[in-house]
Amino acid sequence: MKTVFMGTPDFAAVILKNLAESRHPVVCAVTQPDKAKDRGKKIRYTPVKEVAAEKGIEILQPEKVRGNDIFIQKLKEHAPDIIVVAAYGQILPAEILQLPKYGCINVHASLLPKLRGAAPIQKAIIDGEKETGITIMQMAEGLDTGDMLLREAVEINGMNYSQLHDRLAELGARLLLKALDMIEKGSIKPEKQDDSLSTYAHMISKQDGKISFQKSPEEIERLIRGFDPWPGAFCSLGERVMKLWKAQPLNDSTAGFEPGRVLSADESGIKIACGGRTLLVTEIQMPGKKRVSVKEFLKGNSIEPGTILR
RNA sequence: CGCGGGGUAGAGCAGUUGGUAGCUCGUCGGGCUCAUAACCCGGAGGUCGCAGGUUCAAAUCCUGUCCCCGCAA
Repeated sequence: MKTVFMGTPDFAAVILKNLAESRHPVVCAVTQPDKAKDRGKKIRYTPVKEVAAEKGIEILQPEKVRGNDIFIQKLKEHAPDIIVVAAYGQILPAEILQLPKYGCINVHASLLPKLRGAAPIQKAIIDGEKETGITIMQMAEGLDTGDMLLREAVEINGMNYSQLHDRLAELGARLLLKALDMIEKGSIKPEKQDDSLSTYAHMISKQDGKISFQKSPEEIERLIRGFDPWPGAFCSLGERVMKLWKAQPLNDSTAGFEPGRVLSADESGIKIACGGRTLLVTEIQMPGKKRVSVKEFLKGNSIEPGTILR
């Protein structure tokens, strides 16, 4: 089937790469406009643009797709059988959803109707879900509300965001190709979402990584894991920001200690009083520095017991 | 030219009124000990990111360059 792909970040790039290497031709890749990013404000291509360029696929980067007649005209000229969308970053108007013969299908990184929205992977970890997965759906006008075409679950176990992301991207690519084949053969069976079970994973901002030590050590550990490597879970050590990268909840009671109090700091890690129990932090990062184990950090620095982290 | 921190022994750090480098851990050898990741003694290990410059003398001052990282987006 002749496809047009729409997507932006790494997750989408993995899908595009696999799609481009399949028997379904990708005639055009649509991605968000390049932005000045990172140190030095250098202009960065989106991951999807990089893959598209590598594969020699035409690239379109409309500022806005809604009401963009020139863009929609171009889409029509490409006359795709279907449009494949993965983490594109813009809501598509009905005009586009209905443009191809088979409409638009989306690769979403959750088991819908749970975790609709922008950050389903992180949220699945943070919420402490046992499993999450991929849903291929027929796109409708609402946010991730369309009929489900294929679903497959993945156990989260102790994965961090980065690991789960890669795992889901790979699975997403596989399911997408399967879905395309099935759609072509007419063997797919759309299934409605039960809206009453839906939950949302809103877009994440840096500030969401701020640790609140009132929470249980389990919750904090999940925050650390769900935000690794971006945006990172952090707290304040004196005037400086300290990011926490690895931790494990302990059962030690912390009754009588205020949340955030450092109980001890040695090569086994930093024990911090949290909501009711203790969190053992074993890998951290200070501003301008690399991630290091607490053991390494303490060779040239010190954290006194009694210190309060905020 | 968005703001800023940093590149010094295997690791993490200290070391700017310039005078051939120090701490903690690790490592190697020896000792103590029932034993030890503990303790004691001793040793190895660094062209101080790279290239120039200033100087009698530079990790330390100046210029250029490469790399890493935090913020902001």
